[in-house]
This record gives sequence, C-alpha cells and structure tokens, in this order.
Amino acid sequence: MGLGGVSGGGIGALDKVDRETMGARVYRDLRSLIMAGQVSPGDRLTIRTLAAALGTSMMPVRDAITRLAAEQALEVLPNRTVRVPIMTRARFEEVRTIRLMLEGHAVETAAGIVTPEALARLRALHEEFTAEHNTGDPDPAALIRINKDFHFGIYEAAAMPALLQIIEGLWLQIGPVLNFDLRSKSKRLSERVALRHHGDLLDALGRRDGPAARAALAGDIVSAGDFILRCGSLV
Amino acid sequence: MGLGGVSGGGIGALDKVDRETMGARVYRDLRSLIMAGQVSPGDRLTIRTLAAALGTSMMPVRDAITRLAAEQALEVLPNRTVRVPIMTRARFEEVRTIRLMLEGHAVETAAGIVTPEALARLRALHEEFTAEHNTGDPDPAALIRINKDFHFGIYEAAAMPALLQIIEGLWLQIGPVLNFDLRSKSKRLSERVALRHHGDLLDALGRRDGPAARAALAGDIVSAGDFILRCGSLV
DNA sequence: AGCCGCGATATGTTATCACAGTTCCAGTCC
DNA sequence: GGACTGGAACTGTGATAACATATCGCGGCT
Repeated sequence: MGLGGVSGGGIGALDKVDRETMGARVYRDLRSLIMAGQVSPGDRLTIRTLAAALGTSMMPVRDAITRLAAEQALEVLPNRTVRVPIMTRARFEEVRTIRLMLEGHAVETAAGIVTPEALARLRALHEEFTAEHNTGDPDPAALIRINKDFHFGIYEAAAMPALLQIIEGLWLQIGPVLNFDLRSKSKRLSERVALRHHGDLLDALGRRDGPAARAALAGDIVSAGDFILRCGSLV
Repeated sequence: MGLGGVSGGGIGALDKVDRETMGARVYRDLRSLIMAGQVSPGDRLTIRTLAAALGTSMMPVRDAITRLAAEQALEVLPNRTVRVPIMTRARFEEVRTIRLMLEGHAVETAAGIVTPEALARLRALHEEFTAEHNTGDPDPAALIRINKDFHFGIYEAAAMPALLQIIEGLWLQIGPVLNFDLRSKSKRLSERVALRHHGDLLDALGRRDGPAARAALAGDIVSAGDFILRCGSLV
C-alpha cells in the first residue's frame, strides 16, 4: 500500500495517537459532571472509588482532583477528603458580583469587535435555545449546554483569554447549585426571562452597543441569581 | 509531670504534628519562588530535578506542579514539559485591565467596612515600606514582600474570599515579570510614585472614601504597569 | 446505660518502578 | 561538508505497593 493517495486512506487518515493523557480525560469527565450538576454539593469523592469507576489507577484521578481543587471546583477538607463544595448564600452572591464585573466587561468588549460570523453562530444558538424551550418538555441538560455555549460564545469574542479562563472558573464553582436548582424547580418562568435577556443581548451586540449588551447580560445574571436565591436551597 | 499547669508546658505547648503534606510544602516553596521572581519566564522545570533539589520523590513535585499549572502560574507545553509562562505585552495588559476591575472593587468595598485595627496594620506596613525605601540601598525582596502584604491587607478587609482568591491568582501570573523587572531596572522613580499612591490609598481608606481609594489604587497599578511596559522586556 | 479504648477498615500520601514519547548528539552516508 | 539516521539519555505518565492517618464499630469498663 502506498503512503498516500489510497482512497480514504493515506497518512492523514491515521488515527491520531491519543495525545490526551488519562489525567486530562478524567479531569474533563469530572469537570463536566460537576458543571452539569450531576454531583450535588456536599458529595464526597474518593480517589479509589473514582479510579475503579473509570477503570484507571489512582494516579490520573489524583491529578484531576488536584487540578479541580486548585480551581475551587472541589474542596479538600482538613481530613484530606474531597467533596463538592457547599455553596452558601454569601458565597453565591459574591460570585455573582464578580460575574457581573467580569462577564459584563467581556460582553462590552465583545460588542465592539464581534465578527459577523460569530454573531451568526450566536443567533443560531439562540434559535436552538428557543426551539428547545418551545418543546413541550424541554431537556434541562440541553438547555444548560446551549446556554453555556451561548454565553461563552460571546465571551470568546472579547478576545481576552485570561479573562475567559477566570470566567470559566466561576461557572465551574456555581455549576452544581445552578444546575441542581434549574433541574428540580419549576423553570418556565426563569427560562422565559432568560430568552428575553438573550434576545436583548443579541440585539445589542448586533448594534455594537456595548453598554446595552452589558445591561442585558446583567439582567440575565441577576434574574437567574434571584431565582436561585429564592429557591432557598442555599445554606 | 501533670498534664496541665506546668510552667510553659501543658498540652497546648505540644508540637503541632506537621499536618502539612510534602506536596503542600513543595507547592508553597515553588509558589514563593515564582512570586518573588526568582525564576525567570521561559525557565523549564523538570520533576526529577526539583524532586532531587527538594529531597523528596517525584510525587509531591507532581502535585505541586499540577496545582500551579491549574492556576496558570506554570505552563505545560504540548511536549508535556512545564515552564514559567512567558508574558506577552497583550497578556500583561489584559491582566492589568482585570486587576483594575477586581482590585478596584476590593478596595472600594474595603473602604466601607475596614476596621480601625486593620487600618493600623496597614499604616504600620506603609511606614515599614517608607523606611525600607529611605534606606540607602533598599532590599528588593523586602519591598516586594511589604508591597504584597500592604495590598492584600486591604483586599482581605473587603471580606470577599472568592475575589481574594482570584486576585492572588493574578498576582501569581504577573509575579515573575513584575519582580524580575523591578529587581533589575532603576527603581527609584517607580517606588517614589508607589509611595505616593499608597499614601493616597491609606488616606482614602481612613476617610472611608471608596471611589477615592479605587482611584488611588488605579494610579498605583497603572503607573507600575506603565513602568514595566516601558522597560520593553515583554515580548 | 453511657463513655472510653482498641482494633479493623477505608483513604490519602509518598515512594518506586515500568513504559512511551521526546530531545539531542554522534556517526554515517550521499 | 551537510543532511539524515541511529541510539542513548531524559522526562512525563501510569501503575502498584508500602505507609500514616482518619473513621467507624465493637467490646469492656465505670
């Protein structure tokens, strides 16, 4: 067999050697688990259990947990055991304040330099979000994913990688409680207003109106946060 | 011997068993090394070398490096080797923008609730800073330490732990270049203006004038940043 | 019956080893 | 003489085992 030219073959078709370490994979798995709210605040994780569940040894799990703990996505107790952090009301409000500053700045910056292509992608995401919502029984997981893609699509347009990193960390911290509540409570109301805010945000971006974009985002964050706070499940 | 009451003895005098893991110690050592600018951007670190230098095995070093990398204090190249991140001008300016938002908010918040005790500690720190500066040959390491204690003394007064954590991460990222430059270049000028800004900041805090405190801090951050940028050592 | 001490179990930590990918240098061939 | 190839040394990753500590339960003592 020749090295190139064979239909569908060739060197380019070689399996990319999995250049991802197991530690990275475990990290990604755990991270999405946390972000999707599939672990509840207070849950304790043990290295051996996770290693067994994932079919690896303790080492990659250890790596992943260390990383997540450094990002405050997990918490190491004085006993050295790790658990999903419990979110207090004060902490939630503090994170919300920081989000308003950071994500507000991101959207305001993005409004000035967003490309038409990025805008088109965002509109598509918004339509997808609307469609899923208009379903008789919206899938919470899908809504959460689309919402996240929509927000971060904007933040990425700001072209501030360090800022983006910090915002991701904040979302990781509030992920469990956010999704946990959205999943269980009646969500019609909060989603309706989310749709409106997203629409306003999109309009402002289209007009390249930074302050308006920031205001729309603030409305989104504040209203969603108020909803969570009213749920009363925060200690 | 009785368990209590012996002069200077008693249970309370027992050595606290060192509840710190080796990984935590290595992490702290490396962290201070980075913050103090004793490693230069671009320097590559190897696990085995560090382990040998610190007299431990590879494991604790691995832990520490994983953690530092998660905090962006170290950088893992696609080759899997880790190095002290090289700071580009764009990245430096981005971090400065974020610092202005976050640290600005922290001092403004602190101004409203700072206690007299905390204020006294800050004044003492400022006097120490002034004294060290008035020395014929100020010690860069001491100045850096005092400056850090002064800033974080204020940030802690804001009582926003999550915010504090993020700010620490930002300082960790800019630590190498910051100190590296302050150490080598003529620093009289920049320190003089730092003294003035710190004084203004202290005055504003004493008056509980949040906006003025934020303005003074902004002056400090911007002037120091301009100094670094003018040095031209950033790529 | 309640509290204390002891031991069994579970869990995080560290060390050591084996392996794979990378880097670098020397030797060799064109 | 220069580019390529070969291997040796190096380095991060994953696995396993030994160890220290924390947690929990059981039995005996008060």
